[in-house]
Amino acid sequence: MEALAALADPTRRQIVALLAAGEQGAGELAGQFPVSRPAISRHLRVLREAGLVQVRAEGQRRVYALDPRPLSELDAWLAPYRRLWAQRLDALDTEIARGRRARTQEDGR
Amino acid sequence: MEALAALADPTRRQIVALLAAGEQGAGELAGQFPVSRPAISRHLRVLREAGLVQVRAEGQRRVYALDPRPLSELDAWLAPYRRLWAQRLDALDTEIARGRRARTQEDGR
DNA sequence: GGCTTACTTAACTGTCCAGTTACGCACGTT
DNA sequence: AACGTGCGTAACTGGACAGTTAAGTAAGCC
Repeated sequence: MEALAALADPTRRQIVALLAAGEQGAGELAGQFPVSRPAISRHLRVLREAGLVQVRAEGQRRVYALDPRPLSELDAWLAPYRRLWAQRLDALDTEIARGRRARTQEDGR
Repeated sequence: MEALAALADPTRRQIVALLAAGEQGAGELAGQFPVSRPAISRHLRVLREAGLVQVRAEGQRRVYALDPRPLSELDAWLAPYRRLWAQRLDALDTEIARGRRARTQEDGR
């Protein structure tokens, strides 16, 4: 779940979204953000360390590609909670207000 | 997507997991962690501000309950990426190595 | 070899955040 | 009214982190 920390930053989420549309070079990516290139470089490093991104050297370019596996982990983490909103979405408020117990679910930390 | 930042902390994820099994008082929660009660109080505040948790005063107790809506938002954010790992999970490495384009997806930031 | 291009790393700064102890407040009990 | 209990908030500290500019490394070109 290290991916969660990586995805907590909006810039990094945007990078992920961009890379979902296809791989890109580092400078190419940096050009689409209002921050400096080193800043993007560091973001890419965080994403890399979280396993969300893979680099490939192509000449002097560094081409970044999305690796969806941590996202799938996140999906798996989220899965057990899914039943909580799957049904009766609009009945939630009243249910919470009434304080009914759910009695399910364990960690997954 | 403010929930992502809230869930980036392991302690808070654990609190969420505990509350998924049923609501609990603040002190009750704090007792299950190695940190001080004020620390948990602050975590609960972050979760509250992220909408992940609801409080209800019951006498002098503060009973916390999970609100799954931000989790469902997170699920929705994750949804467009799902097709990336849905099929050919083992073919991913080679696909990334080959550098094939995906050509889909926008932000969601 | 010497220069440009494409990125990363280093060093520094400001801000945010989790943890602590000390204090404050409201409810309940006697 | 006085006191204990259950929490929250305040004030402070240490560490992590995003941003900057400046320096370093590696590939391509002349």
